[in-house]
Amino acid sequence: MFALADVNSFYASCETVFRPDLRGTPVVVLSNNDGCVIARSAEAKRLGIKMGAPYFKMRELCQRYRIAVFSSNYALYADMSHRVMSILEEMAPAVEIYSIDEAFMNLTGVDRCVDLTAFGHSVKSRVHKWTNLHVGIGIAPTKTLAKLANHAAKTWRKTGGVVDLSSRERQRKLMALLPVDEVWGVCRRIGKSLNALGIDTALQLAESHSAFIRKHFNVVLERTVRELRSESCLALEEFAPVKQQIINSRSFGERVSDYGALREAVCAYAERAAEKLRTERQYCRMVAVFIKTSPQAPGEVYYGNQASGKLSVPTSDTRDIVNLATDCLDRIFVPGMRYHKAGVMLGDFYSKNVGQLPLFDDHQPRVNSEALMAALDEINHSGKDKVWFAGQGIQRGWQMKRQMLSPAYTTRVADLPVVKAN
DNA sequence: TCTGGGGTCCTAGGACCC
DNA sequence: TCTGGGGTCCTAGGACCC
Repeated sequence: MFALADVNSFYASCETVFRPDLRGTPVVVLSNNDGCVIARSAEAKRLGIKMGAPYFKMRELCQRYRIAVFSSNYALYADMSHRVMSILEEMAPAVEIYSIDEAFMNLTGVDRCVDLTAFGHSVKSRVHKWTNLHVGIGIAPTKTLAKLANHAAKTWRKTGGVVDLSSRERQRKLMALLPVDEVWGVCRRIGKSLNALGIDTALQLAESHSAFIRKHFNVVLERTVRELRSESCLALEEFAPVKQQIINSRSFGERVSDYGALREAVCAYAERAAEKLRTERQYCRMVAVFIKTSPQAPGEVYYGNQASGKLSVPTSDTRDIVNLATDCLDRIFVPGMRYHKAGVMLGDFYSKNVGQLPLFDDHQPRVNSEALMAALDEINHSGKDKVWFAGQGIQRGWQMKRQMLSPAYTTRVADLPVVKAN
C-alpha cells in the first residue's frame, strides 16, 4: 500500500507561511527570471490565472485583482520541503521523496495497525500543525492509483483531503469519472491519441489490452495500464539513484551579446554544477556547454549550439570543469548575437569508491584539490558569505531577474522574522 | 520589452565488431 | 541473380514528470 502526500499550491503556500496577512488572498509565484506563472493559490486559480502563462500577459490581471506576485524563492521552498519530508519520514516505515512537494509513503504494516483514512488525516494534521502547509493524501495499492487518489482528495472538498482507494469498487468509480489525461504518465498529447482510439476515461484505459497499448504506444504506458489494474509495477525508491547528469542553466535577465559577460555566466554555471557534483559525491569526465538566442524574438535569426569535451581523468574540481567549459564556449560563440540563455551540463560520472578507473588512484591531477573544494563548499553553505572564482566577475549584468523576491525567512540569519511583544 | 529549470526513460538509427 | 546474423555502443530526439 502506498500513500502519496502532496502539498497544496506548494510555492504559493510557502510565501504565505510567514505572511499571515496574505492568507486567503490570491498569490502567484513566477518562474526564474520572472518569466511565467508556476504556482497559484486557490484564490488566484479562481481568478483565472493560468499555470505556465507568461507573466507579461498576466500583469494587468494581477494588478486589477491586487494579486500578490512573487519571484521564485528556492531557498525558502527547499527548506520548507525539508521540514515536510522529515515529518513524513517520522510517520512511515519508508518514504520516497518524489519531488520538492510530494512523497510516496510505504504503508506496509501500517494498514494492519490503523485505519488508513485515519492515518491519512493524522499525517495531514501534523504537517499542518508543524509547518502551516496543507497536504492532500491519496492511498492505494499502486503508485499510479495513489496519484489518482491524491488528485481526488484535492478536487473534492468533501473528502477532507484524504482518499483511500483500497477497494476495487472505489477505484473503478473514481476512474470512470476521470478523463484519461488526468492519469500520471498520460499527457495531453498521448491523451489525444488515446481519445482517437475511443479511450476517454481512466477506467477505459485500465480496461484496454496491455499488448494493444504496448503496440500502439510503448512499454511505459503499458506499465501505467497495469498499475491502474492494481498490479504494482513501480516500486518505492527509498534511496535516490545516483544522478546520470547535472545541468545548470539560466535565462539572462537581459540579452547578452558581449563575449566577456557570456563567459562570466558560463563560469558561474560551471561552478554551480561542480558544486552539485560534489554534493552527489561524484566525479565527471564530460562537460558540455550550450548557448542560444531567444526563439521568440521577432525578426532575429535563431542561433543555438552546443559543444562538449572530455577530461582525461574524472574530476570534481571546479577549476578543471570551468576550464573545459570555457573551451567549449569558445568553440560555439558567434559574435553579434543577442543571447538569451546558456547552460553547463556534466555527464559520464564515476564514484571514487567503486574505482572503475585504475587511472584514478595513481593520477592526482591537482595537489590538495579535495581539501580546497571542501573548504569552498563549507564557506558557501555556512549562510554567511560566499566565495567564488574570478571568472564569474562581480558585475553580473547577465543575472536573472527576481524583482519580487521574498526574504529567505528560514535560511539567512539577517532575514529571520522577528516577533515583537507589545 | 518580457515566455523556467532540471531531470528520467525509451526508441530508432548509425557505426562498428566478429 | 543471389549479398548473413548477431551483437554492442553511442547519439539524437521524443515524451513525460514536477
